[in-house]
Amino acid sequence: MAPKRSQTELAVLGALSLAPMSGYRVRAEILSTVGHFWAESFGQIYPALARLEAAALVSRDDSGRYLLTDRGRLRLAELLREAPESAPPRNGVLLRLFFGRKLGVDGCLELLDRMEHDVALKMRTFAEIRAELDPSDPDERFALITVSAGEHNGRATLAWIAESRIALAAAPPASPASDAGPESAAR
Amino acid sequence: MAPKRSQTELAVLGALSLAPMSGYRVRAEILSTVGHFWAESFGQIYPALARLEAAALVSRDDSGRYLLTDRGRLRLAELLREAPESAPPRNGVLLRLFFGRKLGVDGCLELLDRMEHDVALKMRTFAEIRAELDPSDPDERFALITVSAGEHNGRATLAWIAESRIALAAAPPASPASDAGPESAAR
DNA sequence: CTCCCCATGTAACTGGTTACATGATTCA
DNA sequence: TGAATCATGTAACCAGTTACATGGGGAG
Repeated sequence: MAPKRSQTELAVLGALSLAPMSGYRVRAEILSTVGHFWAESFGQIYPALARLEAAALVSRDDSGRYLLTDRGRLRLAELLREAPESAPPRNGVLLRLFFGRKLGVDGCLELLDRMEHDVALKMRTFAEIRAELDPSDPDERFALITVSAGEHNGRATLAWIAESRIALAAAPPASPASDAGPESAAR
Repeated sequence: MAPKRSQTELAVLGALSLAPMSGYRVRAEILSTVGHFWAESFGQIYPALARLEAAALVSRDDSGRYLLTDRGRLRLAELLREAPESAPPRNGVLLRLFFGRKLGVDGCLELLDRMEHDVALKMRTFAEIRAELDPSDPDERFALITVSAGEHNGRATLAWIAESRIALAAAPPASPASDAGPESAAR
């Protein structure tokens, strides 16, 4: 029912609710604040701004920056109350691990190594963001909650990786990757 | 470089590596095994099968079921070794929480309630799946690892929800949703 | 003067979902 | 014999990324 489009508009209206800014800045703002869990590209943002302006949800000040109108603020509140739709999941790492028999234990371990590295990086940026946020500022309290989501998730992923390494090491009673196909000899 | 298309083909080839089956069954198989972290629709699967057959990666047996050719098995091993690309994140709940100031604490709490409910459901299905898997079967070991990923994630999410409820309850020194807009009086 | 960042936009392409059309088989 | 499930496909639509084209403004 609710078109996905409204999700992009939600992000744009939300960004503009923080301050008036150019389309370029909207994208930068989205990247630097909700970027960890929400992505938008120029190809989405500019058309969205055009639609929003046509619908009088945003307008432009004398220096060209976009800002919310009263209708825009209403619309933002409305969109925030709509049920969040989550994108259909597509986790390439899990997909590969599921077929780990064909990939081989070594391949699985490599996947976990890469993932651990990526998560560790993310955790560091979370720590930086957290350090810059002021927990007593009522606005930033909400930002802190989203950072915390990332941290919980990251810690869980790291724990799962450690556990999975052990499970994989215990695995190879069967001949490893015995049906990986004819190329297994060439490897 | 690697077109996303290959990700769908990976899923289809992977399903067929378990057993020969019809396109309809491929979809059912994907749903019931990797469905928690990977989605495919008919509109993707049938064209993919047609392409794969044209490329001689799959063929059909006398009863019409698709099965992997040797080339198909090779291609599967190749795709499994390719770097997994993860879809750009789009978490509607976190997006809304980030703008929680405009949504109001009550709205945030509702989001958390719904999410908790959803996660609890998922955790139950994970438990069921785990109960049906045999940890000594080398094939199902890999399935177990993916289930475990879901469980770790779910537990982390539940912990984060509990923590966030407390953070939200401690929040309202400022007048709640003071700039939610003109409708705040009507609410 | 040149390079880099700010800024706005568009076109082409890909990926993906949804809904529809169609018919066979199974089973109560 | 009717309902449910299995099965195959297609058309329309939507969403989203990427790459390109274009130009202003400031810093070195």
